[in-house]
Amino acid sequence: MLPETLSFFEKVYWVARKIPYGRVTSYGAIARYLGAPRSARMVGYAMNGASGKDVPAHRVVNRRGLLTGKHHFEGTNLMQQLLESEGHKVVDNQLQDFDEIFWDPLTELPDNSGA
DNA sequence: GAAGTGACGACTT
DNA sequence: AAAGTCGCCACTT
Repeated sequence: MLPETLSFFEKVYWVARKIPYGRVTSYGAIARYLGAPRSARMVGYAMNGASGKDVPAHRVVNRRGLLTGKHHFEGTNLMQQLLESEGHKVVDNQLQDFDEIFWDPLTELPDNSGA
């Protein structure tokens, strides 16, 4: 369950850390899961501080599978390399078969809400 | 202290 | 359908 005591940033990290290997999600999906469907920007901004943390920021892309954040990684294509090393294909900064590897916390993350 | 900016996304025209 | 506008809110200048 998501600890509501965490700050928004920490919640973002909390969800991002749960992205399974070989899957990806979007900023908006995380924002929606956090109950802030209009705060996709904040999610991206939060990832800014994810560097050095235990957060697979490379598995978070925009809703079309575009590696909008690659610019914020070291080097020029570190993000792409990380994704490719997880078995993904990236063409023109865009993930191929995005809908197949997309991981939506809303539907794939158990909520354990008392059931 | 106010204004501008931003790893986005949904709404409006 | 495509392009423009707004929201979200922390951070920077």
